[in-house]
Amino acid sequence: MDLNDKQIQILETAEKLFAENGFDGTSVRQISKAAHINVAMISYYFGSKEKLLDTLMLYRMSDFRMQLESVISENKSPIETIDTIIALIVKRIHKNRRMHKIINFEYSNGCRNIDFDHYLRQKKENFKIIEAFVKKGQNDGVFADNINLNLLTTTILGTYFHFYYNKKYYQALLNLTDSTIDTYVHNELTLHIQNTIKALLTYEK
Amino acid sequence: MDLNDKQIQILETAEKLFAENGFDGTSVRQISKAAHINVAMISYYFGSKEKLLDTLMLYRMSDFRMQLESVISENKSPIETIDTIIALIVKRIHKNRRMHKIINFEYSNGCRNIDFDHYLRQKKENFKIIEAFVKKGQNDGVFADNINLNLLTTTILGTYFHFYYNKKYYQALLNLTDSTIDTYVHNELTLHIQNTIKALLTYEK
DNA sequence: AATTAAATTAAACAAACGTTTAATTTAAAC
DNA sequence: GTTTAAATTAAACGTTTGTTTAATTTAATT
Repeated sequence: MDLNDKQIQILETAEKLFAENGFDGTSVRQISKAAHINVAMISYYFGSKEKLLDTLMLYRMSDFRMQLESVISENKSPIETIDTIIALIVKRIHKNRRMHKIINFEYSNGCRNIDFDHYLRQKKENFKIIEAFVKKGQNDGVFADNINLNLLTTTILGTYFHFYYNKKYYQALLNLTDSTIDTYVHNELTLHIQNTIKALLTYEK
Repeated sequence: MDLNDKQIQILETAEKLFAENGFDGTSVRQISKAAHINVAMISYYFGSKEKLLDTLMLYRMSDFRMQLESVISENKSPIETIDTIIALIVKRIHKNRRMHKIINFEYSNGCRNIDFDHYLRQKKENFKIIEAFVKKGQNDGVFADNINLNLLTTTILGTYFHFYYNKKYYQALLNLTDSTIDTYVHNELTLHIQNTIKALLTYEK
């Protein structure tokens, strides 16, 4: 995948608009106008509006798995590692939040002609790594046994995304500006998710 | 708000299609076809496609606050009450999941001409009730103090919605059919959220 | 300087969009 | 049975949609 500057400019403009207005809510003319290019360039470079989205997904996917494995292999205490993993996850999805929003929406709408294989494969790989780590902690007696492993990441990602989707609501509630919300995410929100998951992992009912 | 049978039929058809394909991804002709009515009936009854969505939101909103207050006033143990509240929330949003999905996406897309006042007011009222309940538990020494109250409901709703938005993924992972997924939501998923929140509320770092 | 391929453009395309119109049918009131 | 208002229809409205065309400009190669 080698993309020139103009292609990247189109991709990032499209990402912003798709996340703001949805895929169907964004027209190719909007994209071309915002990216200061001619409408035909989209078909010329990517083939179609849908293939543009395919390319965007590939463009944003990369080396998350390696980062995850690196954190685990450092062999700190399980609790410390959990903290680091969660901070890493939040940092990653927050950075790529726009693309994740598009994926969430388009993936839950069965019918589109978009290729989610790459996304799903990566999702499953990441899950397996975290699953193995937690199971090891359970065997060592550090983590509780009565945990639904499949839903652990659901809570991590779900908390973040629900916050992000209701950004406007929380901004009003917490008196956050567009510039302070990032620090809130990396401090309070991350801390809340860390506490939640650590509590769950060490909770014996 | 008095709606005749035909109007309700249109609303429920539209709800299904909006949740499946998004608001912009659904055309009035699709709705009219699926609801077996003429296209013009949508403008005739609701004025426009956007006003149809306004009406749908009002139609689905109702007496959740009363149910919540009723559960709390029963004065069971705080832990028992938390379990009941969470089961109630999951039951409600799962029942109205389609409308909530529409709201989530349309609300996070700033620019549409839809009236979210009713929705936001209800959301804030519900939050205040739960906040008061948890604070009382903290004063009584049952719940931990270091809890970000604003993010408590975020985790509850976020976990549910992330599961729902990635339904296809979890269906494959957990070998669930369309008919068994409802029982999974009301059993395993509810249990997971209950355990998570109870763990967090009683977790001292 | 001439050649060639890539990049860029304005214009046109057919199809689909939400909405309106004007005519017709249905059903209730008198 | 006639009148009247509501319900329903097919057709047309003007836009906007994603994509393609064919002509032109740009920039590198020979």
